[in-house]
Amino acid sequence: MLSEQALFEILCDATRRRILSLLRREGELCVCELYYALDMPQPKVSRHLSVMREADMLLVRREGTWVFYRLNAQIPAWCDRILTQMNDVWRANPTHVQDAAKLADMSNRPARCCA
Amino acid sequence: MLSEQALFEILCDATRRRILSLLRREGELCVCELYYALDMPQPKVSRHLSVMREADMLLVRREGTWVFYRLNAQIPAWCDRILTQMNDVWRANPTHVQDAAKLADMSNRPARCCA
DNA sequence: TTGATACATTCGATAAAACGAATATAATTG
DNA sequence: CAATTATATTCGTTTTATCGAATGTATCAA
Repeated sequence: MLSEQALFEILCDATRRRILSLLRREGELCVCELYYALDMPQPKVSRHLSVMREADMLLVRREGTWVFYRLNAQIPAWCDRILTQMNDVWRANPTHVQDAAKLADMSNRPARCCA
Repeated sequence: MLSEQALFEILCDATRRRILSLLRREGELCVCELYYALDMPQPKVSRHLSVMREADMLLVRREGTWVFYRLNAQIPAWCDRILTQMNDVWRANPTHVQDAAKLADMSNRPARCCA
């Protein structure tokens, strides 16, 4: 159960905010898509994903060698409202817009079967 | 101008959230009221107040030996919406409720003249 | 089973945050 | 000016967060 403290610790880091923003746009992304879009080392992204998963903010699904992350729909209502607020801000943020654009240009993105 | 990063850094600390909660309830409080209500060392509270003031989240007014802090009404609209969301959460939080109760029981609270 | 791909974790270093204790400043009063 | 009250700041330490680099693990394909 995502706590208040955990939510703000998560939102405190710019990388984690960029990840959340991408997941809100795309619904579900694998690690390779995330670190490609963010242009960051894979271990760095994995660590941040772990933090958010352990705080119950993200859910994981493995599909072959790929691991897909998505927002946990079961977070408290007030957390969801805050993320929705932030989404409006993030949509106007050049960095976040660029992340989405970079992801859209990515080739060889894994196919989602049986999602 | 309160930034996104600054807002979340502020909200990351439980003491700062308790201060914000009290200021939302009371409008304006001096340092002695705050550290009495929170039952914390005065320097600790002063330091947190400094952090929030430097981030443009709080405004200060001196009145004699007292220094009154209040929320800056000029923060971005999306920040204000988030604080409003949190206020609903905080009103149901036993710690925050207790802080307000302790403040209400404080004797010798400074008078606000010419506020 | 070997190699390749995708992801996770560990390790050591660096930097940032928070704290208690002590001290400094600022305003008021006598 | 001296003493008092209210608040701010400094200092040294401890904790916590984040990172790059390296390594480990899991899955699949041949």
